[in-house]
Order: sequence, then C-alpha cells, then structure tokens
Amino acid sequence: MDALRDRGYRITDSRRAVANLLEQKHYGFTIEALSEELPSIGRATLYRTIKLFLEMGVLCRLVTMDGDNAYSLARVDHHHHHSVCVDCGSVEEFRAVAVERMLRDIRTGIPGKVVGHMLELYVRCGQCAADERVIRPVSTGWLHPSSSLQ
Amino acid sequence: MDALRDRGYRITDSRRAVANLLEQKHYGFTIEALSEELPSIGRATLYRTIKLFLEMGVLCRLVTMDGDNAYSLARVDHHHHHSVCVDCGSVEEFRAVAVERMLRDIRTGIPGKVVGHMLELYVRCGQCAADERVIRPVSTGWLHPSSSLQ
DNA sequence: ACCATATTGATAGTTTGTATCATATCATGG
DNA sequence: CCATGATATGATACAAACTATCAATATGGT
Repeated sequence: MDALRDRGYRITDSRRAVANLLEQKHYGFTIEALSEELPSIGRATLYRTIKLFLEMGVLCRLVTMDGDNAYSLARVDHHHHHSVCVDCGSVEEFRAVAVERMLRDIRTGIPGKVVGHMLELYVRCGQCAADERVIRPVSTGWLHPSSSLQ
Repeated sequence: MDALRDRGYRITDSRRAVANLLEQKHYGFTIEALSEELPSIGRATLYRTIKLFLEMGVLCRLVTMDGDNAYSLARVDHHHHHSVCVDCGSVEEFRAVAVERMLRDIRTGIPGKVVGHMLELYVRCGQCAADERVIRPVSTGWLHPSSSLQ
C-alpha cells in the first residue's frame, strides 16, 4: 500500500484484497487461484493488479515445476531465488552465495557474455514431507525444460 | 528418426522436416518460427511433433529471457542446461560442475528436500557481440521471474 | 499392391492474457 | 463533507497459444 501511495497509484479495494491475500499465504498463487479466492474481483483487474505489482517490484513471478506462472510477495528487496514446494506450493526466498559463486565460475566456461539468468529450486517442504506417509509422485504434469529430478 | 523407429512411431514427412530443421540450425525455435519455416505443415501437427519429441527426450524446451518457450535439439543425452543468446537465440548446451556443486551446497541451506531445479543462462554470444557495435538493450520484453541482469 | 492403423490438417474449442469503454471509485480542493 | 476530475474497475470483445475432434491421407508390414 505504501508502495502504491508513493508512486501516486490509488489504494483500491481490489489492490488491498490482493495484497492482503498474498501477504497472508506464503505460497505462490496462479491467477486462477487468485480468482477463486477473490471471486468478487474481475479477472481483468487481477491481471492488471499483478502486472502493476510486478512493475513496482513488490511481487515476484515464479515458474512452477510444470511450467505455470505463479506469483508471491517479494519479502526481501534484493535479488534472490525461490524454492517452491511441489506439493503445497509454499515459497521460500533465498539468496545463496553458492548461486553467485556458481554464476561467477560458469561465466568463464560459457561462450559469450552472461547477461542474465533464471533459477528455480523445486522442493518438498518439511511440512509436506511430514504430513504425507506415502510419497506422492513429484510432478503430475511434465517436467519443465532444464528441470531435472534430484 | 532412429528414436522414432525404435519406439514404433512412424517416419513421416513432417517429423523428418522438423527434425532436419532443428538439427541444422543451432538456435531455439518457437512454434511460431517453426511454422514460418515450414508453412506446409499444419500448426496442430507442429505442436504434436514437438510434444512427441519432448517426450522422447530428443528435444529440450527452454524459456527465453522474456518468458517465451523455445525448443532446441538435445545434442547430449545427459542432464544439462542452456545458455541462450538474447540476440540471435542460439543455444549452447553445457553441463557445469559448478552447477552441480551449487545444488549440493544449497541443499543444506534450503528448508525441505530438493526434488528438482531449473536453470537458464542468458548470454550475448560471441558472434552477436562482434556483429554489433552499438550495444542493444538486453530485453525488449520484461524480465522473467528470477532472472536478473548480470 | 493391400490393408489396418497411425498421422495429418482443418476446424472448432480452451485457456490465458490484453484492449475497449461505459460506469464506479478514489483523492484532492473547496 | 461534497463536488470534481482523473484513475480504476468490470463486462465484453478480442487476441494468442495451445488442444480436441474427425474425416481424409500416408505409412509400414504383409
């Protein structure tokens, strides 16, 4: 809300509702899920709100293991990555030096100049591992491009 | 073609055409681009062919920096990642120990059990860097989720 | 060459996301 | 607290990306 005010955007019911929902639940929402949780808000507005929040940098877009887009609140303001639970969808942000080091190391072995990267980790969170006696298959859909089991 | 034969799929003109094209050009194709290159092949068939090739593991899907899907031949059969040129779209496959080490390191710091990952590197390839005196902006669209410049 | 069947292409249908525009809502100034 | 004007919303239509259907065709084994 502060971010909105600071940039001269209006505080509206929809924006408040979306922000509240994302703040409460610590997992990634697809637009579909958002729409189910907030049926009173038109889909067009949801798309607009998400886009606005992304541009403002208060939201992160992430890619689920089977390739869908999901959105979660950016709780830290520096660059980071996500670990997404493949069962419940809960999202943790992390910034590991290991990642930065990897990028630095790799830069020399790659032809060309690295201008960006993308990294997602797919996990089964502690909660879900504890809840389920039977191990469910990891992905119902199909695996994403460079994603690999293990 | 061998892979097709081995699994009892038929060798058809469309499949041959798609395979040839992907083999010749070392960059990622979107369905759109494939369709332009092979106008005689129906779009439905293109989608089907791509899906089949993905399932057979002879194709990789990759995500471009502005979020589109592209496909490129899997020239190595073990797990690897891609560096995608943001200018010409050329794709290099690499398997860096740095990545594996990073994953191993990170596993301890992440809550839950890592079951998969996804990594794309966006580069400006040597060719493109040489061709262009003026540095073009990196992304025309907007940045992908966890992608970051540099 | 024939035949059973996998494959194709055209079309229609889905899903996901965007543009339009009249109406409703917000923030500001009086 | 209300009037005012601009912003935001929602319904709808539209566009893009992908899938399902099904009659017609091409393929591989005989």
